Amino acid sequence: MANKKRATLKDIANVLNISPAAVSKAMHDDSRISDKTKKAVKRVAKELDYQPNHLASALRNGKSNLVGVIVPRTNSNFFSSVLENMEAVLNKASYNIIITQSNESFEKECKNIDTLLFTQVDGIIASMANETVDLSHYEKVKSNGIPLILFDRGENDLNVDYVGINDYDSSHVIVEHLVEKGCKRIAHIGGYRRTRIFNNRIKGYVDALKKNELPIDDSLIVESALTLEDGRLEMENLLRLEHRPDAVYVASDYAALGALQVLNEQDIKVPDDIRLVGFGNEPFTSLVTPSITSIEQHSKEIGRLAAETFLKHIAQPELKQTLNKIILDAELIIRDSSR
Amino acid sequence: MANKKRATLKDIANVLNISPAAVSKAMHDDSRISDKTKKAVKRVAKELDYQPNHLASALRNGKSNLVGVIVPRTNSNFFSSVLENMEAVLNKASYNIIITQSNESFEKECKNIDTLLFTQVDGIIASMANETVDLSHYEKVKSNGIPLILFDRGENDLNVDYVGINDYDSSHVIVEHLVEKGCKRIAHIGGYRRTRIFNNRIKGYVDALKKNELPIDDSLIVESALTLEDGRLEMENLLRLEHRPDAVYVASDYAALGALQVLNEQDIKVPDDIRLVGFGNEPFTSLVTPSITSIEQHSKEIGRLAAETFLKHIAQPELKQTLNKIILDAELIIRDSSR
DNA sequence: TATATTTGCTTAATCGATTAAGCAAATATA
DNA sequence: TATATTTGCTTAATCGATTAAGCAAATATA
Repeated sequence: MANKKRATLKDIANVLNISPAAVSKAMHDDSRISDKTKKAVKRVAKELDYQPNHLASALRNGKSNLVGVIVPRTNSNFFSSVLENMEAVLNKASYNIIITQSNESFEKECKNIDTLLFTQVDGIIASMANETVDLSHYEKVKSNGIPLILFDRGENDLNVDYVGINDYDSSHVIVEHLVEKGCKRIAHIGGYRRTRIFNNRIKGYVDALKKNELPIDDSLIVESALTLEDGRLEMENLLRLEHRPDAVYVASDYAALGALQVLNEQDIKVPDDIRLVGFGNEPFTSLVTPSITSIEQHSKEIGRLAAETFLKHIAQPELKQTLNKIILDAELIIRDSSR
Repeated sequence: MANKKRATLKDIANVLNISPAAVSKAMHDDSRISDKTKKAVKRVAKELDYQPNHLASALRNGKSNLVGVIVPRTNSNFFSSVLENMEAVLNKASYNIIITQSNESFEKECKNIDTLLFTQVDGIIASMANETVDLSHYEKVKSNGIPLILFDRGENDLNVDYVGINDYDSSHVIVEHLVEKGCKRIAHIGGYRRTRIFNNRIKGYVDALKKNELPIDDSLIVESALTLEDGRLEMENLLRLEHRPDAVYVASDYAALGALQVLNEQDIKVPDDIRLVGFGNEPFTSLVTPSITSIEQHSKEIGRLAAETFLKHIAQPELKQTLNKIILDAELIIRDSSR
């Protein structure tokens, strides 16, 4: 590999017999540089295939034009779609993104933050891992002085911007829909209460039951990590109850899929015997049999808004970080599993 | 936001009344620095919450300890798993990864490469977008002198390291399996021939048919982008044929899922009427009804090997980039759709 | 005791790009 | 014509971390 040295401003300067400072200004179209010089500089830059050294300019300017993103996993359509739209907005503003995965692990999330700070990102946009309870690593980001924006999985205690959907209301919409279909014993396979969004979904579920004058039965409310396997397990548990539910609201599509598998395996008719509702509107919800009713989380919007919030902070550095929530209305997509 | 200035080596030096050079050496446990000074430096570093400025050291050392990764999309389990294992290996060698998505777009892939080179990554590990035919942007990486490693979707013409599975053999394994089950008219919903792996799958399919003395029927071979929607479309087309196939080998699980939906909708019994085989062993293949026979691509191994190949190039910079293929044997996971 | 070696630091330069300050030549204004 | 302003560049310092070169003091060796 002919380790060709990259051309530098100095190389261009040498060719033209001017100072590197003049070259730098010419490249930035400084008004104090003559058109003749600008043209010459740009011509030579092209000839030498000059690529500015990002490290040098970032060091000098104190900003890297990189935004760090932390997601629990990239392999869900939700996060993938959020990332895609976030990137589009940031690219337009000449920022690039560095994606890291926490794999739902607290330890990994801490490492991710260290990596991103180490890389001198200009800001961090994150969705918290399932395991995360201690927030000190996020405090570190804040005290570093760079904007921190949370989406989907956030925490009020951090007092930073947050973009997400209305989880509490979503639960209401789901329960109302199931009640309308005549369900009386609605179970909830939820996430862990320590995660704010899952806590809100549980609260919304409980309040919606109360509103509809249905009894709250603790045996019908379970918490889990909401993997497909968890969905299977909890569904099996629910079916073992003396008094089975006639509907199950699962706080994640993956877990809902697990639940559906168990129901299918045990020849329990969905929606006739038990109605099923998921959360997230992952593409597979419309592909399985029966298709699963779910909540659309507006991933595109979330990505866009999170990116724009970051840009707002960059544009107005005097803006203090405070709890500023952008809450989107979720949308219930009704499919065969609850029809 | 109290834009606290980060502590620098100079700050530590000032506290201890020694030179920044001594501090730098102390932090790196240089043998020419006394234990007393080292301890003092580390104590003050901790007190001031010193974080080395990555940009400065990267600029000085000429390496960023960042590896750029390009994947078509992160939302498949295959790529997500490759990334996870790649990251684990690289992190251990104190490299961090920057993940970018091409969204299967050639244009986006070019941009990704520009971004990564701009960020001064020490190497690029990539899987090519569906659209990519022109390879000049990859040549740019090569001429930049940093290692380029391809995985899954690669090209011989680039003459760089490649890690992937044996696509040609995989097709043979699939065809053999279907023939064993008594199939005589095996269709293939493949990817575009311009992508090497898909071309190899098609070639393998054709050769395996020949080997089993089955006729090659061009109406049974179709090329597509292999999305779920493509799978639906092509399956519908195949069913409209006068002489229907008795088995379909789809070169991607997503497209296979689409095909299965159509078969289910039209009440065609799988596997009795038509046998179905996918490719990739995505988790959902075991979840749908009937479960889909598929090829396991050893994503973990691919991630690990790609990372190790990169590290090998870093360890031996004199190593020339040549076409060096690491080909893994794929594994057929037989499920209900072909049983 | 005289010289050689080792220890423990400092000095100064460097990685590239950028910018404030400054200077000479060209041009504009009085 | 004399002064003021503008133009078009250069000089030098800077962003932090690192390292080759060097120097004085401490220690080892002859």
